[in-house]
Amino acid sequence: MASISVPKANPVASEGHDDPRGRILSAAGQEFAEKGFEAATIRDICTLAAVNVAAVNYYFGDKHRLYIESVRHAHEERSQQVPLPEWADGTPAVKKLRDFVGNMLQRMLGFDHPPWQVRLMLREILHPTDACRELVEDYIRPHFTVLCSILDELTDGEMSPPEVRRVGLSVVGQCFLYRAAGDVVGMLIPPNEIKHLHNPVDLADYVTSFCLAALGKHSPLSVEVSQEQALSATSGPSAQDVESN
Amino acid sequence: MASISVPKANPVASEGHDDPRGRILSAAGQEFAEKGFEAATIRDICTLAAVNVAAVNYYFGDKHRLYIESVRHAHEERSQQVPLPEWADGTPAVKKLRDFVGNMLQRMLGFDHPPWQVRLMLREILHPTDACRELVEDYIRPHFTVLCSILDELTDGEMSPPEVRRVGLSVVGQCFLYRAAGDVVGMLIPPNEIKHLHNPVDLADYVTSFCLAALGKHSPLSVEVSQEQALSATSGPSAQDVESN
DNA sequence: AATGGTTTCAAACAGGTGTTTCAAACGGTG
DNA sequence: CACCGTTTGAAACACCTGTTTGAAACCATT
Repeated sequence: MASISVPKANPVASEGHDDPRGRILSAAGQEFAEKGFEAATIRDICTLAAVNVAAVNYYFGDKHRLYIESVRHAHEERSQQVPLPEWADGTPAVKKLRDFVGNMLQRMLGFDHPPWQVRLMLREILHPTDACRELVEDYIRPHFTVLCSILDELTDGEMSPPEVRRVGLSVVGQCFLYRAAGDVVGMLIPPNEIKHLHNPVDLADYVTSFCLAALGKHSPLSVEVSQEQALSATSGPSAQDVESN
Repeated sequence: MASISVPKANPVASEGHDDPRGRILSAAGQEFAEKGFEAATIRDICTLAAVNVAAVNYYFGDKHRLYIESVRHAHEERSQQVPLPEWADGTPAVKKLRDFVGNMLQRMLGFDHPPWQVRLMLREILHPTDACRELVEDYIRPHFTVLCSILDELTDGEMSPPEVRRVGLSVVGQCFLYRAAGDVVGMLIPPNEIKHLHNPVDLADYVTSFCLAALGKHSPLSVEVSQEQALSATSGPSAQDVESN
């Protein structure tokens, strides 16, 4: 680092295929996501990015700052890939909740195999480092705030803000388990059951129903058919956007 | 490893303070839990255990097998520390559910600061290695099976086994979030709110109520007071055992 | 073509890693 | 005490890590 002039983060070539800085950032994200900070080596990252080992020092200074930038890059990229839904005024809160849960599951799990950006963020959530504060403030808190406002609207202010937050965490927790402990869930649940009941689309319906039933805004879960009908009548189609990463 | 005769795992001195193998196992568990497999060094582990670096090779062969043994040691220890509750015949399913959730939260979170055994298991859940299969079969699956049988009893067979498992995962997920993403939860929720609403005891009541309400076995969450009264009337006291690690 | 700043590259550096070695110390048994 | 398997100890080994170096290659501008 020291006396070398800071290399420009060329914004126009930032996504181009012959931009070394971007290639390093992407390669580092994948390596860090898969192996963690310590186990991922600069040499592997540079091999994957097809650049010389000295490049990471040239562009980022050292491994730690590369990691920080990787996390930032990951959540910025993921925010673009799966943006929050926008609702017209007067949209029923029930539909908003269903859309939000579907959106969150899509962002966490993806529709095919899980994106490395989320795996990297997950590592930061589990064992926070310097990059965590920014991740929470720029990415997690805004989403959580939206969820809480939906829940507040849903219950017509019957619950205090702390209680709303607690219910919000219940919603997040149900989704989070599949992202964080997905491998173990896959060992606990028969494979065909995973495809039928534990895919992003059906999970979104289920988690929404579970939450609505708990809040008394809905018939209880036990009667499966009527409740799914009741939900789909107010929430519209299940899948909204398509994964593209 | 090779031609050296396998050292005996002395079962009588296994917990004694002058048992090198036990000291290494405990030190390794803490180091692995805190730093992960790669970042934890044999030298640090041996310093913490007050043994020579060669000891780990002598007792365990290599670092990888030490890790495997550490995970096994951790979940065996934690099973003893917080055993599953035993219920007399005729115990209401509602009370069983509340006991189970309280037990799970106690095991996951502890009553003071989180035990390293659970942090180590958490790492294995998140990024499974060879040690994961045994962890799931010997530790996680038995607990999950108990939960599912409680839920089945609770709903009088109204739900199919796959649906019961899905509800079970909802229960686990709500608790799991606090263990896995506790630091981030602490950043999202005001500190005093954490103490009042997000402690193991109150969480057990809340998660149980949330689940019961969703299943229609209970008045919905919105009316806070009546539902807590209804619960405590059937489930007995909140705290059952005391943490001792 | 010559300049000067920017970017790449192979090679080397200092330090830390898991693992091994082999001799010394231990501790019960003849 | 002498014996012998078991356990400990300090030092060394080979390897890999993040980082730095200094010279070459590049490239727009003069």
